[in-house]
Amino acid sequence: MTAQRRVVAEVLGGEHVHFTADEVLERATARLPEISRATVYNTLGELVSLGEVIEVATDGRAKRYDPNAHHPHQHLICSGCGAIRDVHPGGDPLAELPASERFGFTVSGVEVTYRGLCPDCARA
Amino acid sequence: MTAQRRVVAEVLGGEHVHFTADEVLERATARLPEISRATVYNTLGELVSLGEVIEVATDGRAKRYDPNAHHPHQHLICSGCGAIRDVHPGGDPLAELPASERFGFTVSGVEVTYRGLCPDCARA
DNA sequence: GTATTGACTTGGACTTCGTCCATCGTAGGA
DNA sequence: TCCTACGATGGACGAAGTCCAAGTCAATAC
Repeated sequence: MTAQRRVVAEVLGGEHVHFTADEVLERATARLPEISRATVYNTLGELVSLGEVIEVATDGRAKRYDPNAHHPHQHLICSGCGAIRDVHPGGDPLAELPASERFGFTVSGVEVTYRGLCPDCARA
Repeated sequence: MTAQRRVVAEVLGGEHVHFTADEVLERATARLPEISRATVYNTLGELVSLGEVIEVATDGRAKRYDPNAHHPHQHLICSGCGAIRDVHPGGDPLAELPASERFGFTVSGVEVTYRGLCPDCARA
């Protein structure tokens, strides 16, 4: 655990943040000015493979990193401004995929992404 | 309808292809050697906004284009090789999101992406 | 105490994917 | 025939992310 890794982990400390790698870098730089971009990417990658952080792909734009990895949830993304909210739909989407629709795949997970407009963007 | 657009539409003619923009360009070039990358992107963008083709974001890599836009379906993606299959789960994921979890958003759609390993990658 | 080792970090080059823009060509109308 | 406008072209550009050689640092070995 180096200072750099601690800073990256701290930046992702909140439960409800969804930062891009650049935003993480920006905030990490504020605390540790000499941290490099490669280190931020390396550390984020490790946190993801440790299962501490979830990568959220938001359609062409930069990936976002979600530290709320221990509570299963899905995402609701605003098509206007890109804002993300964690949501908790009912039902188990994995159970909805019958074996006949699995084509021999070993299915390990499922992501559900709701899209729409947030109240601010809907008004505009 | 120009020759270039016809070629792009033809390349996406099959019901079960999921090409990247580069693969579309490659196949279009085979039929019309002087077609340019910008034209392929323009045409794909128009097909998407016409609702004839769906954009599939596959996790950091290049977007894929799915001509099977008129039959609602979801995707099963191999984490190993990136292969995509169309799948048809039961249930309606939109209905699973109660109003209390919508945070005032105008929810317009939902994507469900199953992830796993295809038989070939699982064997390796 | 010094040398060695290995893990981590750095910064810059590089790649990939995609967009933008000035210019060119061509088909159809005046 | 000439004009006009739309679409195509290709090259420059930009964002996001990866790679790599070199540097730093701490722990272990001698």
